[in-house]
Amino acid sequence: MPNNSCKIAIVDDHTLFARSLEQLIISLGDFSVLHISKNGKDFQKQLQTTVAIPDLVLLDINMPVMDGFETALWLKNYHPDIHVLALSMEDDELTIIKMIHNGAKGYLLKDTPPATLKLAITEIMTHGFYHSDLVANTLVHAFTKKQDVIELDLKANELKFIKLAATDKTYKEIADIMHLSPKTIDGYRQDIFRRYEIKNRVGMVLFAIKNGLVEV
Amino acid sequence: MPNNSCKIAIVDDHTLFARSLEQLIISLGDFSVLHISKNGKDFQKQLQTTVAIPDLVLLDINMPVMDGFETALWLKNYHPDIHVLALSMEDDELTIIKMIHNGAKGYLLKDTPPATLKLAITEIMTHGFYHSDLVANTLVHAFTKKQDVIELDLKANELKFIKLAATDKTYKEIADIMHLSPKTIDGYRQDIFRRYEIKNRVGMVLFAIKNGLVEV
DNA sequence: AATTATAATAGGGTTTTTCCTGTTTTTTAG
DNA sequence: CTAAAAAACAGGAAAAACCCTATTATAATT
Repeated sequence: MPNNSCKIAIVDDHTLFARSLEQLIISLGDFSVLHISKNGKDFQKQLQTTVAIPDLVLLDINMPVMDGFETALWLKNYHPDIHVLALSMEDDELTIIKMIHNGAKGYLLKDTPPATLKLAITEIMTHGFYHSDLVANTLVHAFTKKQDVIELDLKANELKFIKLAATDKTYKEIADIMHLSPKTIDGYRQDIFRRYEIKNRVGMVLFAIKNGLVEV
Repeated sequence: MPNNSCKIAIVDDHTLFARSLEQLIISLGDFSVLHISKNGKDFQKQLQTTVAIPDLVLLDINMPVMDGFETALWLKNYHPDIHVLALSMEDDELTIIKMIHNGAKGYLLKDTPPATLKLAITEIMTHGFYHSDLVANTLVHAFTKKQDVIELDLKANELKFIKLAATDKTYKEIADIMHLSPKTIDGYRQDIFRRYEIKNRVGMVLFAIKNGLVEV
């Protein structure tokens, strides 16, 4: 006997789709649909006026007013217990990554078969996340290819200096470590600032991180 | 007819394993084993003395002298064309992530069936990478969970300040933006430095990044 | 209204960073 | 060997960052 163990909310601006999704979910058994919202803002209101908090929200991405990215991020911060399952037509890398990064526990394309939807929901409720091959491959790909560091011909010493500059050491300390005069270090700094149009040390640290020169 | 299209090198300190792996690979057809090295250093020498450069290297991780991490990193920098397929007994998250991050195009456990090995090699040679469910799941997991930001009760203004401090703006400029006196800003800074044991602005920037307060 | 707590602001001094313009030393190339 | 290039080093000064110790608003509490 279905005990409606999982309370679901739907956030999608396409009413027709949302309604049919509701029917589908109910038909899967074990799930109940608490409410349907037309966008993130709408959903926020629902959460504040209703006592019933959903366990999981089926979240569309392309919506007016407050889209899926914002909504997921907001949920992550203010309702971390509500699982987010993203539903979208987009399968491009950046979209997927952004949603996962914003806390989505799963990502399904809208043409996914019902059985997969059911599996995804069940998996998220039991194991905390469900990731299809699409998501897994996307993430792996993004993670591996990330290495396209542009050539920024730094001399060995300059590199060493930048790495140390991305640290809470003073230039004097850096000079000591590198067995060089503080004035030489200052020369490196000046060169690097000019070459890469960097304004100050914080700028240099950010530059180093962006170019994968240092780990954070 | 097998044309030995893929030239393979094996780097593993367990001679017996390496030798039998060699036999296995040859038996798979289409592959040839160029040389076997006992560790990374050994392999470096091989590369410098031989004219034959392998297309792919089966790389063990736990080795003396120069382990798989170092070797993969070195290859990534000095021989980016040589694909790395990591072979290990470890299946823990950090190990996998480090190897992938250091450029491995695939990661197999040593008890993988030969057919999978063949598939992995072929996939890497044709598509550039092969990732088993193990790797995919590990990466997805690492990527998603990464969000457990610890509570570091920052007031709204302090957060705004930190975000701006992780920028090449001066404190004076920050004060302007926030419509506050430079002295107030200096107060924020002092408080934050004391509370989180931060030494200087670079330290604060790194702190902000580590805690996901700012994107890089 | 008085008390307390918190946020904002100052004074003033030390250290570090930044900038500009050089000189000396070392390396490289002709 | 020598000219040229590059790397290391310096003086000196202004700006920014850093630090310690208050004081004044503002909001919250009793």
